[in-house]
Order: sequence, then C-alpha cells, then structure tokens
Amino acid sequence: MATNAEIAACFEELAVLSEILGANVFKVNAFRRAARAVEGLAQEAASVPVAALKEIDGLGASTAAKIHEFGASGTMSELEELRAQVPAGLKEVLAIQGIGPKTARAMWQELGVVDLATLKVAIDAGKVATLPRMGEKSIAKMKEAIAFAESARGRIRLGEAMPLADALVAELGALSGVQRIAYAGSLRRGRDTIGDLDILAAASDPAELMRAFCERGEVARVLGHGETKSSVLTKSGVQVDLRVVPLDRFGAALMYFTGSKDHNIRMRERAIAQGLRLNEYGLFREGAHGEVPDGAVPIAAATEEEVYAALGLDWIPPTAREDRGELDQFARGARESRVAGASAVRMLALADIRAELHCHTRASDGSMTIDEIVAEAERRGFHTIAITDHSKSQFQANGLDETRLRAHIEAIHAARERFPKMQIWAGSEVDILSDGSLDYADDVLAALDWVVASPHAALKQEPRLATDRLMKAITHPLVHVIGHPTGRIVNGRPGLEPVMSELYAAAKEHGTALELNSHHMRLDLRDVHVRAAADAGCMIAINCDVHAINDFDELRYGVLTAERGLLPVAQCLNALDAKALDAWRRKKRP
DNA sequence: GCCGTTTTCGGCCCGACTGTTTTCAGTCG
Repeated sequence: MATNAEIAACFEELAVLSEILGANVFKVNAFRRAARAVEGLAQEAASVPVAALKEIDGLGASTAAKIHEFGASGTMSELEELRAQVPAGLKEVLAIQGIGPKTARAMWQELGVVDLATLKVAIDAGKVATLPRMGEKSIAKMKEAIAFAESARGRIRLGEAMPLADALVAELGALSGVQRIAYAGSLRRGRDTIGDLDILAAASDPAELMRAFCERGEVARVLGHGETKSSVLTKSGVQVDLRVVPLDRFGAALMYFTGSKDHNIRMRERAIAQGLRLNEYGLFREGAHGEVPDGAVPIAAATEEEVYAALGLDWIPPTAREDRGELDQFARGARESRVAGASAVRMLALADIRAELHCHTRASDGSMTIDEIVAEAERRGFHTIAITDHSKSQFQANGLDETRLRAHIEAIHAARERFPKMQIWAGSEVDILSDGSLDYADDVLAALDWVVASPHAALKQEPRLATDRLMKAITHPLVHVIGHPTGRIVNGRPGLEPVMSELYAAAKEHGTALELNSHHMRLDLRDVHVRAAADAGCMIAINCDVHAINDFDELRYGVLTAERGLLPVAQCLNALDAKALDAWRRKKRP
C-alpha cells in the first residue's frame, strides 16, 4: 500500500537530494510543491489516474508518473539514483539552521563531510574555516545550531503552541506603545503541528518592543535582532519570531506572515497578472519598469479584507490558505454564483457546537462525576451530553464490565431529574477489537442510548485488515459514531491507515457518523479526511473526549481542523438542535 | 519540474538579516 504520506516523503527527499546536488532551484521547489499537493489529497494518490493527477495544481507529467511508479514498485527510480550519489547523512547536515544547499554541498565535496559526526570533526580540525565566507562567527553559530538540533523537539502540537502564543500576545500587547498584536503562521491556520511561533505587531516604538521581546525571562538565546524583525529561542526550545510593521500596513503583513508560503506565492502571482505587486507592506501599482517606486502609496494594506478585495477575492479564512484551490473558490464571481444557486453552504464555526458526545467520568478513567460533567456542559450552553465511559477490554482505563455498565446507565438516567434542561444520554465508548467485533454483545449495546465505537489496540495493523475491522464497526446497526477512527497520536504514532474512501462510503450508506476527535493529541480524523468525508456526504461528530474539565476547551482545535476540512455546518452532528440530534440518534434504535 | 487572460518556451515571489564583505551571497520564512 502506497500512502500519500510515503509518496510525499519521497518528493521531499527528491527535493533535498537534488538541492544538495545543485539542481535548478525551481525544480527543487517543484518537488516540494508536489509533496504538499500529495499530502493534501483526499484520495490515495497512487489510485488516481495519471490524467486526473496532472489536473492537480503542483503535479505534472513527471510527478504523476513517479506517483504511479511508487504505487507499483514501492520506490522511484530517480530517487534511488540520487540516493546512490548523495551520502544519506547529508540530509541531517542540510537540516541544521544556517546551513543551506550551497554550504552543505561545499562541505561535502571539498571537505568530505558526509553527516553530523564528520561535520563536527571538520569544524574542530579547522577545515570548515577554510571555506569561502566562513569566519569565526559563522563557525560559532554552526556549532550552536548543531547542539540545538541534537536536543531539538521538532514541531510542537497545536494544543501546546496555542496557549504559549495566547500568553505571549497578551504579555507583549500590554506594553505601552503596542498598537496591535496577533499571532500568525501555521498556528493561525490551525495546522495540527507548528514549527515556530510567528507574532506580528504594530507599535509606536518598534525598537523598544524588540528590546522587550529579546529580554524576556523565557528567552534562552537570541537568534537574530533587527529593527523590525527578531527571532529568539525560548527555554522550552520553541523558536519565536516577532515582526513589527506600521499600523497602516498591518493587514498586508498579517496576510504575509500567516501564509502558507504557497498561498502567498499564488497571491503574488495574481497581483503580477494584474500589473500589481504584493509584499508584506501592501499591494502596489507597478512603476514604468515593473518596479515599485520608493515611497509608493499602497492600493491596499491596512486590513486583509481590503487586500483580498483589491485582487478580486473575498476574505479567505486562514484555515483555507493552503494553495488547495482557494483562490478560485473565493474569487468574487465564484462566490456570487455559489450564493445565488441552491448550493450555498455555510461552514462550521465554534459557536455552532451545542453537544458533547464523547466523555468519560470517574467510572472509568475520567476525573469528574456525572453531575460535574453535565453541569459543565450546561454552563457552556450545550443542550446534549452523552456519557461514554470505556468498555471492559480497556483494563488500564478501568473499563466497565456488563454489571457495572448497567448500574452506570441507571446512574446517568437518574441525573436527568437534576438537569431537566439537558438531554443526557447513557452511552459507551466501546472498543473495536482487532477483528472488528465489539467489546459488548448486541443486547448490551441495545440498552445504551448512544454508542461510540473506537479502536484502541492493534493500531499497527495492515491497511487491509484495518479497513475490514473498521468496516465491521461502521456497518454495525447499533453503532452511532466511530471514535478517533485511525487512533493516531500527533507526533506520537501514525495509527491505522485504512482505505478511507471505503469507510466514507459505508458511513454514508449506514448512517454512521465519523468522529473528529478535538483533543490536540489526536485531531483524528485529520483535516484532509474531514474534507473528503464531507464531500462523500458523511456526518461528522466533533467531540472533545472529555476526561477532565479543561478538556472542553480542546474544542477550538477540533473546530479549526473542521474549518481546514471545509465542513459544512449541516454535516456536523454536534451542531444539530436537540430534537434533530435525538431524531438522528433514534434511527439506530428501531 | 510546472505552467499559460503576453501559452509550448522561458520564465518561475519577495524582503530581512547575517557575516564577511567593501557590494553581496547565502539562508530563512
């Protein structure tokens, strides 16, 4: 089975290796774009016909052929050729901050550096200092960067980055002279992991803000410190970039620093096609020689909306800025025809969520009582809560056997008297065992109001087995939702890799919802899955998998992921009103 | 390698910062 992740990794490696070999930078970029195009694909790329692949932005004849070659043989011949030429360890050398393709290539070909170990030896022997433009400071920086790389933590999870960014924005925003401040980058786009934090500010005294930023107690090292741009490394190992721009250019800058890089490139190309130039200071009219004259006044710059509008676009939500066709989708005319036609669709927003359908009490591995959970759901304006403690196979999570479960159902139903306004369901998060059977017999499941079926063990199963396993649960007449369908942990484990298209079709046919688990460790389904499932007509349940009171706050990550998946509000179970949700539930209880 | 409202070749986004330079190459985002 050739997964999109594997194919994307091949294109990324092709980019890195050809970069070291000194290939045309545009060819290198083309490989990188192909990697991202495959990553963002909802279907399995290897099963898409060549002609259809070539229609996808960023893929062409050559990359489409490579995708099929990988599907058939498990590798790409051009990649194998490059691997034979370039020492494998050079990839980790190129990954060091400050070392680019030119430097890596020179160190390899002239000094015999083949990996981090030989690089360190070459530095200590004074050989690196013999290369052109390689002075004392460069060497010192390189040493620091190597030390950091050896202890680095890589990309951090959305749910770790967001609280850091919120705190930083609040702290810097409180300084006098700060007129506006916001986080940008992949965090604002809601990606499941974040490489570094990008903070954008407008301030009456930029130098003073820069100084305050670099001297914070949290800062371990200052990577760069300029008049408008500084980068620091925090003690927790996170890189934070701060950029300061004039207030009247804030929108253009926010757009630029939100990215994605590919989205920005599309926007600049669009500007050029209209005789305009776009940069982080605004949208400008070109001078006589295609240049922007010094001191030119921008056509648009203060807000993102006006920049998009000046280029004939509606404001594009950050979550959609991934170069996946959004410029066509948000073109002015396109939207009018969308709205005019019957196909006008409203996308999901945080305030639409009115139910939590997956949570755990002290009966299994949660920390709250039934009443505490229901009270919190009510406080948050929800109309429905489903209590779904673990089933008996989850020993480590204190899963309930049949006897305890029957008592628990009674206790949950008894809570209805104390919370008359809430719709309270007695449910279970039933294990989908490795063969696809469920952890309780049908008569037990039938006694429950609500059944979430989830895979917890055997998460390294072969794709075919995993598909069959999940299909059994999806087609089971008593199952309402498949919980965290792949079982992946962000930055932890990949989880199952079933043939998703089969799952979507079955889920639609059998009226079973698929969960988007909001917990930042899971975010499962992930964004591209949500998009494909929504296109296939599935219902999606966005749940927090609540174990403790603060877990309700994870919802923002689930909703960001749903936005990235372009989930229409009508296809989100948790956005139905209480009556409609109950009617949907009863379809599984004949 | 991709792409086309100057189309099948000749382009390909743009600016800040750093260090080693006396005007800029390399790297990054």
